[in-house]
Amino acid sequence: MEIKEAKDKFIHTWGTLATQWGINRTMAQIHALLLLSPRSMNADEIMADLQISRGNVNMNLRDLMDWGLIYKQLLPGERKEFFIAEKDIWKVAKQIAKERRRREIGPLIEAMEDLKEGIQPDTEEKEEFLKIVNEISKVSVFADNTMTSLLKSDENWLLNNFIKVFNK
Amino acid sequence: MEIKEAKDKFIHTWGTLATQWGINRTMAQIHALLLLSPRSMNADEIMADLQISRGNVNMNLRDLMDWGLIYKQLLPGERKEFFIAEKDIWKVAKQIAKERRRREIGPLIEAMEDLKEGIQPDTEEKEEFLKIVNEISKVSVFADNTMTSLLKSDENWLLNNFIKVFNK
DNA sequence: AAAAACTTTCAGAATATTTTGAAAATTCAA
DNA sequence: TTGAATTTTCAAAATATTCTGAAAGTTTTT
Repeated sequence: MEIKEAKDKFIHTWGTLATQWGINRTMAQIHALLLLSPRSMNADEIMADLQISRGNVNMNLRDLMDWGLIYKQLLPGERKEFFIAEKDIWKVAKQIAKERRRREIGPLIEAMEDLKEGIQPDTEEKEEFLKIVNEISKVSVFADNTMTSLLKSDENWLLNNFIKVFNK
Repeated sequence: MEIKEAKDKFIHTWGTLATQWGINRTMAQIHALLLLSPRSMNADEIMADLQISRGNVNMNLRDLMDWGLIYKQLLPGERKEFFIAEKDIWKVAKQIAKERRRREIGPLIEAMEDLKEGIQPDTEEKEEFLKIVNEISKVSVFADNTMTSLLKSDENWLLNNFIKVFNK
């Protein structure tokens, strides 16, 4: 396999896998392209490389910045904006985990709190309902805390090893 | 808020949140309906309750069984198949985490292994490429192991507390 | 201040996903 | 067996998401 081929495969694979986890294909492909690029790239270069429209590039570059996965870079003597990816894969993984925690767990916790507040446990049916809502609430707070803890500890080899030993 | 209203809100919310994490709306709504139902339900009842077609119900019931979130129940004297949800929310969360690990992390690890095998580090460019692929490989194996460990330990209060203390 | 260079927006087009519903397949009772 | 009850399939329709490209907006240079 030649390097060009491998890079293409990487970009393509990253794009396909991303759809599995709720991220859009193009956003992932731009991310992959920038991850592999030794230097920052501008919108025109990305358009040419991935054969996609200017609007599409622009929108997804902004999303990638929102996710904290790429940075804007202003080069001296250049009018165009250049973009460079965070190359530290641990940081990338942490950013993704952080963002997904925020998007996926946060709203769940809020929604369960809302439901709890609206109902009094004055019939058996209501008690049953509240029991389920409370359980979901507990589990999601647990998941949220676990995520937060894992994210706080840097690279976290010690904890990783602890977990392995713990579950022998 | 009345109980009927609260249940509807629960089902609606569950459906909306699900799309955020790559699960389809109807599948989540059927799951929510069964979670709240004190008894098992058949396809016709689900169709009537959620106002959706038979084909849609059938397909999503099968998906929910694949996810291990509901069970088929054959009632004596009934031709129809009835379905009941796993009510233990910890088990539900574990099932979801397990399935997502399998779908989201597994393919990533495989893809990186494939890429590694195809390239020899005989130029600087190739070395750079392999470095990134290797890093992603390491991070995804780490994520996979962490998930597995968390899933193995039942309810895992001890570990949960440990993490909290660890990160003081 | 005008024009050139570049970025952003967004309505409509293209694509992808989900849903329907009727036909085919399966199961079961008689 | 037969046929009625039920489940499954899948092509076409409906819906949702993503993408395009030209127009509008912004920034910088002259």
